[in-house]
Amino acid sequence: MNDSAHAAPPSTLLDVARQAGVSPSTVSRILNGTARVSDDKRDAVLAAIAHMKFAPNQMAQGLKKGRSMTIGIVVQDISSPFFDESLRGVDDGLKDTGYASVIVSGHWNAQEEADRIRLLLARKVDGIILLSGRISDQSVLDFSQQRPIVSTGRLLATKSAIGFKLDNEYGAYLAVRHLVELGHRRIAFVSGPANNTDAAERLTGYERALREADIAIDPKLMVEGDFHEASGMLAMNHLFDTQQQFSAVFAANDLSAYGVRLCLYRKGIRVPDDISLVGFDDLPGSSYTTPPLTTIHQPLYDIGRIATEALLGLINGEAVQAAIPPLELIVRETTRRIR
Amino acid sequence: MNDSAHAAPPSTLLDVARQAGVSPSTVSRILNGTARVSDDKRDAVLAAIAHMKFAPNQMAQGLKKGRSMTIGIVVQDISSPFFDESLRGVDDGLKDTGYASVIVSGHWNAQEEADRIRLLLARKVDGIILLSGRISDQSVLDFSQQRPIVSTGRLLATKSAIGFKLDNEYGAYLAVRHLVELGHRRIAFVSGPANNTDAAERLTGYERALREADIAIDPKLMVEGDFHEASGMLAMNHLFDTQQQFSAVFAANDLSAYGVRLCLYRKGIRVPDDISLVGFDDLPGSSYTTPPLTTIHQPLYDIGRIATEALLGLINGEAVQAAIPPLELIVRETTRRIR
DNA sequence: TTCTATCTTGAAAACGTTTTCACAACATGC
DNA sequence: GCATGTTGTGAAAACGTTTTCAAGATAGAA
Repeated sequence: MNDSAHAAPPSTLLDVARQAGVSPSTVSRILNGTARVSDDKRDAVLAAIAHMKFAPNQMAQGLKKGRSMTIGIVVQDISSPFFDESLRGVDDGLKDTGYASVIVSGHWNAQEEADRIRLLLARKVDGIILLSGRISDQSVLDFSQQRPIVSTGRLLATKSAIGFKLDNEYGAYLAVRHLVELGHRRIAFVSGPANNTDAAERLTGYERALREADIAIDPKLMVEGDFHEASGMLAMNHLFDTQQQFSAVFAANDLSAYGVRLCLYRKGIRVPDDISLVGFDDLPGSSYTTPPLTTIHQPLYDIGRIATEALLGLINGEAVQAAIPPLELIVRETTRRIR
Repeated sequence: MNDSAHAAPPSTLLDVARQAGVSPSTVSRILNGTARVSDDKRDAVLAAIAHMKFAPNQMAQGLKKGRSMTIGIVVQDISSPFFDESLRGVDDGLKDTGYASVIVSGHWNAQEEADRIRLLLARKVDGIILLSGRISDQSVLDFSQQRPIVSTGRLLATKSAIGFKLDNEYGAYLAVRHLVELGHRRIAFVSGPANNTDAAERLTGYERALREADIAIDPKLMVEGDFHEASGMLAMNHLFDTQQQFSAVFAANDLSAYGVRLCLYRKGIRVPDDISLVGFDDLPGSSYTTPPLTTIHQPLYDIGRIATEALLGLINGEAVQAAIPPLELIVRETTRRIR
């Protein structure tokens, strides 16, 4: 047990003022550059600050200024690569702004999500970024009365709330059209959870691409997953158990595509030689799967980054609008022309 | 543009007191359960709180109590599955404690890491969890004078700083011994960055296992990577370019194992039939690679969870010690007896 | 020289809580 | 009847800043 001396109570602005022989006001002014002070006092204060290793207490500052220099981020799953990539965008967007972020998870649950937002609000965050929220638009609007919010997955544009969404329908359409162009006609679909709007939109895109190619939609080829690896595996097993015939599968997200990939491997079915596979998301890992996954690229990093910049704008009372790059098909090595 | 009415300024404890016809002290007492109050006043206050949707300002609370109910987490890469898994443990550990966490990234850089810690300290976090930090033990000790710190990757045990580390050497030893037991004698090693202590320890474990099996250590079989996928690929390519013979490869972490897996796939070399592969970390994705990766399981989630519980203990002045489960070998499908 | 404008500075109030202190009001023991 | 505890409550100080206000000093204009 290293019994280091008891921690010295952190020095306050008042300590600095005393040591430098000036008033607290002067110290504050130097810190904030909010007024001119004579060079000698400035030097004395700076010296005292350095000597005492003074750093202003952000809680006191926040209380007084009404700004916490903290923003809240609501994700749904803190350890999903999907959110992490956006978080990285947020992190970069916050760099050198003096803002820090507190990240909370709604765990895909509207109730919990609302609770978390209230928690952030009580903490006086200066703004909130809501990623893939489940709460209603109206709730977002209500919360935005207190602090600006930028949300993904919905369209919003008020003075204090902006929202943007990706065109999931189009992305799915792109994926399936790619398969169709490769000559596939029996295309299985591992969907996302039915109650998820992104999932529903991707389903619509799948159907549109099929319809456009005059391919009948076969419900037996569509099985519901939950966006996780295991569900992709299960879905595949179900398809085989019920003896479906197909030459390609479109998984509603990359994670479930990983699951179908594994199931195929287990059955000794080659990808893409026997069956083509396309995912959705383009997670960082998807260029290193075996083989690298053809998928729809979501600009996850940009989403985080752009949301952050938009929020900072909102906080500063600017009129902002967020434009994000479109979805695009990334053709890698899990799809090939049907033999 | 939905021009919603201007946000009402959030109500304060004073507002509640006025509306309920009591003093602020009384409201505070009810909120904190710090003294008995008569039922009629309590009811009035509760009603006022509900009516005004009052929530105490945490900055004011924090300033007064000297507790921010926030802890700081320092990771090195906010979007690496390695850290995310531990973050999930932290998140769960914080559940229902009233604590929130602000997560910052040191980006594997000691200088930046120290800056981030200072930032957290200025924010008056109640404690800090340092995951895979690069700063010196002495720095940790210094910072811990201000707030308790629990750190991974180092051994520490003071009143305000505790640290624990995984036995990387042993983990690597386990991995290589597994390969040896399977009959492999030419075992390549894709290491981590030379300046990383974890990486160095894993190297030592690799060497010990070899030595113990009377296998000569061949430097030509060892190539330095950087813990990322691409470096695994590069390392493999280098091995092939220089015509090395080997029947197995041990990658210093799962990410680089993914890279070597891809390189092998590209060359048409089968895993595990032609070459066996083992990783280190057991990332969540590793049970869904093709084929599922044999690897050393790091209790990433538990690390986060245990660190959190330890920190909470430290904050409450308890004498804590953290024990984490040992590393273990997870045999999946990338290793097989040499033919 | 005197008057006014400009600049630097400090005193004090404020942000929204918690907590100490004191004081009524009431019940209890003799 | 008085001394003694208890209990519920409010006034006011405090946490560490920022900011308004006013005043003293200095400089410029007349």
